[in-house]
Amino acid sequence: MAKIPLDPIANADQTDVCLPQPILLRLSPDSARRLAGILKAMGHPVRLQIMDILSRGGGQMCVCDLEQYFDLTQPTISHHLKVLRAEGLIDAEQKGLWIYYHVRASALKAMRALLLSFGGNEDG
Amino acid sequence: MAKIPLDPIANADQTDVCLPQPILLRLSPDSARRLAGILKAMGHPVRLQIMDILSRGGGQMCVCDLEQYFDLTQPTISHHLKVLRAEGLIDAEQKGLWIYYHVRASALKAMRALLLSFGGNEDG
DNA sequence: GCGCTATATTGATGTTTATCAATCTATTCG
DNA sequence: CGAATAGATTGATAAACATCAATATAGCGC
Repeated sequence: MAKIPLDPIANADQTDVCLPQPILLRLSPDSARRLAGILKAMGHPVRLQIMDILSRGGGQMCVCDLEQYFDLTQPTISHHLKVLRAEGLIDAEQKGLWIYYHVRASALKAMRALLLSFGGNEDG
Repeated sequence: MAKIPLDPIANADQTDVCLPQPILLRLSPDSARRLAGILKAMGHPVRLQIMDILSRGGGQMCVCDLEQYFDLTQPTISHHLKVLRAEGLIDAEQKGLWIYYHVRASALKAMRALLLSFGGNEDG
């Protein structure tokens, strides 16, 4: 099988750019690193549950609210929040003594696009 | 904020099951573990690129084909394939001396559903 | 059976990660 | 200012992970 060429402009703004055979261009190592970072951040049960809880919390969930869901210490929860934030998956907003976290939509959109590109639209 | 209750039947077949407030049921720890496992498997640049390459390879990509894309030894590629296979993301089919790998659609569908539940459908 | 080839497994090593206890920072309230 | 509280940071430790070299397995052709 022929080697699929690398897409050198995978992350560039491709509006109106017409490539000869876009389907044969694979993910660049840079894009792979970025997207893998996002997946890795979500790839921990606690962090995935944090994402889930935040997504249902209406943007009004502080760290002390999160703590009650897990059998973990506060620094550990704080660490997981930091990992998610570093990958741009969540955002924080301080209000007085509390810090409210909420899910950022943009990273999720990139992930859905990626999964779609991998296929799996058929039934079953 | 009130604590969001846990969904005890998150993985059951929910066809026609009518829950009072489904939006307030969070991911069960079991579902979180399973889905996090899938995300974690994809959360490595090499494995993500393998998924990408396989998804474009039309199901006719053997390990020796994959090797040329990476600066890694054959056992390392083999290891990553094993990780992806263990999580049900890819499948293998032996034909003579070669083993052909292809992406499994079902795991990807579960992931897309999860990401949709986290929100991020708006523009921007 | 024998050599060749494709892939998997094992074992070792260095790196990263998850977690906690202890401590620090910053904000509110008196 | 001082006490209380929410959350972050640091440092330590054990577990998990990525990688390679070496070796094993298994199918093919002679």
